[in-house]
Amino acid sequence: MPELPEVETTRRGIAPHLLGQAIRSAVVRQSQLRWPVPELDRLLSGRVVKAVERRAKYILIRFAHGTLIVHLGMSGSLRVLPAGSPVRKHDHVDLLFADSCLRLHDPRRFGALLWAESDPLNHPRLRHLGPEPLSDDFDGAYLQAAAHGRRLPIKSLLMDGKVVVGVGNIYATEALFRAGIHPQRASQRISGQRLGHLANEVKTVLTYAIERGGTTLRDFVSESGQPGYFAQELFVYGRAGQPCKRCGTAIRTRQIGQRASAYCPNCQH
DNA sequence: ACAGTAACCTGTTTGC
DNA sequence: TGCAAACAGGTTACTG
Repeated sequence: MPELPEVETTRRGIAPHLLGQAIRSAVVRQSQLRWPVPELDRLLSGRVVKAVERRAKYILIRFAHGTLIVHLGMSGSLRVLPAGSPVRKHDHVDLLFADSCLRLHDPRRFGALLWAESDPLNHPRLRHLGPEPLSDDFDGAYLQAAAHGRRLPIKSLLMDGKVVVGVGNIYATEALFRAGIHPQRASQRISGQRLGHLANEVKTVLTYAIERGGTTLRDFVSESGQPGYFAQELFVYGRAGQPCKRCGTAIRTRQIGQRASAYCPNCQH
């Protein structure tokens, strides 16, 4: 899926179209996503959107009587379209407003729609999540405490949502390059100073990617259908075999925690 | 508690 | 050219 910058780009894009608007009806064409989709038409008809927020990679669409929690999985996208736009394959869910439509498209169906009657942050799927990477709760001292005694590769630690949310394969890969840390290094064998550097690079790369509207990926388009512009600025992700932009050494990849992990064997230790 | 792996599902790319 | 294998942004659940 979209990682945090793509989710935040989506949230910012759809929010102004939804705020204060009443839902006329909802259509569920495919209810088998990651978990069964709730009966949205019954839950949402006539209800007004009060806020559109984000926690981790979940988008929270708040109403007076509860919150619709949206996760885009690996291949999901949310777009605001004119009412009556033709339905494509994998257009699973529509929320219909007076003259527009919020549409969930998700070929792989790893996405999810959940309903929370009370505080969505207490929903079982959100309750145990770690801090937001761009908050003050995530810093070098926090990362040092999280890494203490852990033999797990640092890349896997960064991608563990109980440690910190929103850091997926692309941005974990990029932050580790920028911090000069080998993705497979055991977490406990990295100095506090280097972990501090890493925490800062996570913030930097995510902040910059959000400014640029996310990374261009095969299936990702923002709510307006425009691709992001971060892809051309990636240092190592997706660049296996190509020269390192810093030293010229060929970028390598290896599997870490079942995910392809690109790194520069000269710049990262 | 921790670390590693399989699983969910479909589309696209790669390799023979 | 054709077909099958490998691979893709994420997260949960199971194993030892």
